[in-house]
Amino acid sequence: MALRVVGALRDDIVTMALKPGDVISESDIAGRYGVSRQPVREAFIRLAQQGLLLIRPKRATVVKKISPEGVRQSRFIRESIEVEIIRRVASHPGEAKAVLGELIAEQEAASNANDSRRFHTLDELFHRTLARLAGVEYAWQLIDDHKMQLDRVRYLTLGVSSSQVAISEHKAIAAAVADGDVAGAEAAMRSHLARAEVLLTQTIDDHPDYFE
Amino acid sequence: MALRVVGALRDDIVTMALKPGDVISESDIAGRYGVSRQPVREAFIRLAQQGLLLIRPKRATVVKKISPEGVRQSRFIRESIEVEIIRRVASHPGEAKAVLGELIAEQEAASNANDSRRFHTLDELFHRTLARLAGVEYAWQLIDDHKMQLDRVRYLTLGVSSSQVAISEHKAIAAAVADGDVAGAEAAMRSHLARAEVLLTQTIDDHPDYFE
DNA sequence: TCCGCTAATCTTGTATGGTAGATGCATTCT
DNA sequence: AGAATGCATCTACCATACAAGATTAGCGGA
Repeated sequence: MALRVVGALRDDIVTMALKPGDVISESDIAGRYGVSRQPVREAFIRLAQQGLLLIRPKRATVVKKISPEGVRQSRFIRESIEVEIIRRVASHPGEAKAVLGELIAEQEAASNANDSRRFHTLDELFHRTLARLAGVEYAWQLIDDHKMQLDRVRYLTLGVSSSQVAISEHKAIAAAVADGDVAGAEAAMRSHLARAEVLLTQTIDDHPDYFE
Repeated sequence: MALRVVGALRDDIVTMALKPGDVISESDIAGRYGVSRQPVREAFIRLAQQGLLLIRPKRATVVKKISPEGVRQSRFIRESIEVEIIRRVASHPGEAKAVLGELIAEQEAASNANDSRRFHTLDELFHRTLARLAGVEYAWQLIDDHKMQLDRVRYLTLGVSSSQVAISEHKAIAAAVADGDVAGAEAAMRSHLARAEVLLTQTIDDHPDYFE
């Protein structure tokens, strides 16, 4: 039961159904889901450790506001790891060319069909596949945890998804990998990830009350 | 109270007072610390999320065995981030030379005094300082979480600490940073971190029952 | 002797009652 | 009227009791 509450709350937070700054008491959520306070409390602890909630003892529990500095450093972590991944893959391409090419084709299909949700899934799969090809799929789970912060930002900018740009960048990455061009692949990956920077500053301007 | 239990248990696990595979029920720990089961339970949840415990519902809670694959990928994560850090620092040395030099001097003092515990602290401080100089101190917290797995291995190999080797490697890193030699600093950092690899394989041979 | 079933006894999970602390409002005193 | 103080009412925290599943020991039968 506790795990169900965790999942439900995490979804609500990432999709902005629960907005940064909202206060959610144990009793409140417990009543809403028809369970006791105990499972809710444990769910709060898990989510607090993931950086989504802020438990203020004897005071209240609030949905953590997005920390621009935290997002910046999450990007740093992600870029560090993904750069290292792309180096490894480019050094030993192996089956990379075929696998990546197929994924990009699916992305183009989703983009042409204007299915932004599926494109988002495929985009994530593209990066996770690179991790798998590098033999460090577990490391992606780490990125995934920290990506939740970025996902909250991304959700605020839905619709402006310039999927065409992303696809062309994916192509550049895949091409460099196929050629075994390590430096080129690294550069392509860096510029691909750098695009999120402008999204952040723009989002802060649009929703200043969601940030601290 | 719960936080105190978390700290105590984490120390016991990292220092191998609680060995991988040991079963520790909530009631057991609760009685040992003179508290109720509830705070202990919450401590278990936190430690399980950090990968130190494995909660098997309705069965038992055990100290997680060390996963060689997990250690390997933790090393990958650490190397990825620390390489990126050292690049940034080497690109903009600033006050790095003075600060690092002072730290290394303290390390030599600790090494000459055979104070391995203090050396360990200074070694960790060296790397955290690099993160601070790169402006990503928060990222170090992430490494710190994953470093617990490595620390368990390290604790098994205490005494063999070749602190002299570590110091010379630190010097090589600091020298490259002071010269603004980005590639050299990266190479020095990689070889410094690579030393842990042999420790792992050796430790697995010495204590096979601690690993999965 | 060996196999199988049952029941006692572990474990974690959940529900509920009570406690201490923090906040905000209302009342009271200056 | 303004400010300070006391109180009602929130909150998360802890302790206890109960529930449900899993393991194991012991007993009985073949």
